[in-house]
Amino acid sequence: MSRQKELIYNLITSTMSHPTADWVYRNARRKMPRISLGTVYRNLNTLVQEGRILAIANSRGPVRYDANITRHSHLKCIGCGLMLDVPETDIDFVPRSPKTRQFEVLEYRVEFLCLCPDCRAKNGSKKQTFQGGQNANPK
Amino acid sequence: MSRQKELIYNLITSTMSHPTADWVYRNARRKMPRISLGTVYRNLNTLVQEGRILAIANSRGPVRYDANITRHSHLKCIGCGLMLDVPETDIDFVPRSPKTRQFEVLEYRVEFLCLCPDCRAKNGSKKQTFQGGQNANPK
DNA sequence: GTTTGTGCAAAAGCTTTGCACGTTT
DNA sequence: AAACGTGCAAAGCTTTTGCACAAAC
Repeated sequence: MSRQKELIYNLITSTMSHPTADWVYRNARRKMPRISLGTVYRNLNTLVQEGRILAIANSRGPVRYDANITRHSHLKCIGCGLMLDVPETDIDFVPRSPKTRQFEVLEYRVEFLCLCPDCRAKNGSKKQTFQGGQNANPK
Repeated sequence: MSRQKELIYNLITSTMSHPTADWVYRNARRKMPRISLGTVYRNLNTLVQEGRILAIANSRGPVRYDANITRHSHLKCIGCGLMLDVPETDIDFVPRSPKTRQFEVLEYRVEFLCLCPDCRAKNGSKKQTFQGGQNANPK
């Protein structure tokens, strides 16, 4: 594990904000000013392959990373993109379907689409498509 | 609804393969050779905003679209990317989580990560990261 | 004739990669 | 010196956008 990789891994474990590669890059440069974006991406990919972090896709914007590799689900605000972890133990059900029995299901993840208190206050009942926002691009 | 938009919408409803923008473009050109990729993207985005189709993100590769806008979940093969719909009525559970109660949960979607029969045969028990594959890029 | 959408091409955003060099063993 | 990872820059892929023109109302 190179110094760069260790720094990248530590940065991801230090936050619960599901950061982007760019966030990791910007924060890594504070401690290691000459680190390159390519190195960040390369190490993020190997960390994912090694199963040490998770990659989370969004239909809009960059991939986010998550150091929480315990089985868990996500609560996602469709207003601002805020994403919270929901531990498997906090979900009191096991989803199962006839179809899943024909396959070898390894794992399930639930995505709870919601409005966080802030967005509920701002937008009232107005439903809107997720377009990114403050928490969507952590500084 | 322009002729282009109607064609694009019809193409998406015609398949269960959760196609990409590029697939829609290639198939649209068969009927309308001068349609542009920009038009395809513009119309896909407006169809999503209108709630007539869904956009599905993947951590690798382009966004896929889904004309099934009933509440449903997905069964996703981590070997080849094959994605099947699982209707809400096929899932037997009652979701309830302490954390979700603080928020206004509008909807939930379950992602079942699995190995399809083909990939199970090919790869045996060898776990692998999703890297795309045949069904990942519908022709 | 005004509004709206299109085709085209350029640009933007995100990610990967080739290469020469530096590190580690 | 062999194996590996890095910084840099270029390239790649996906998506968006500015603009002049066409279509629809």
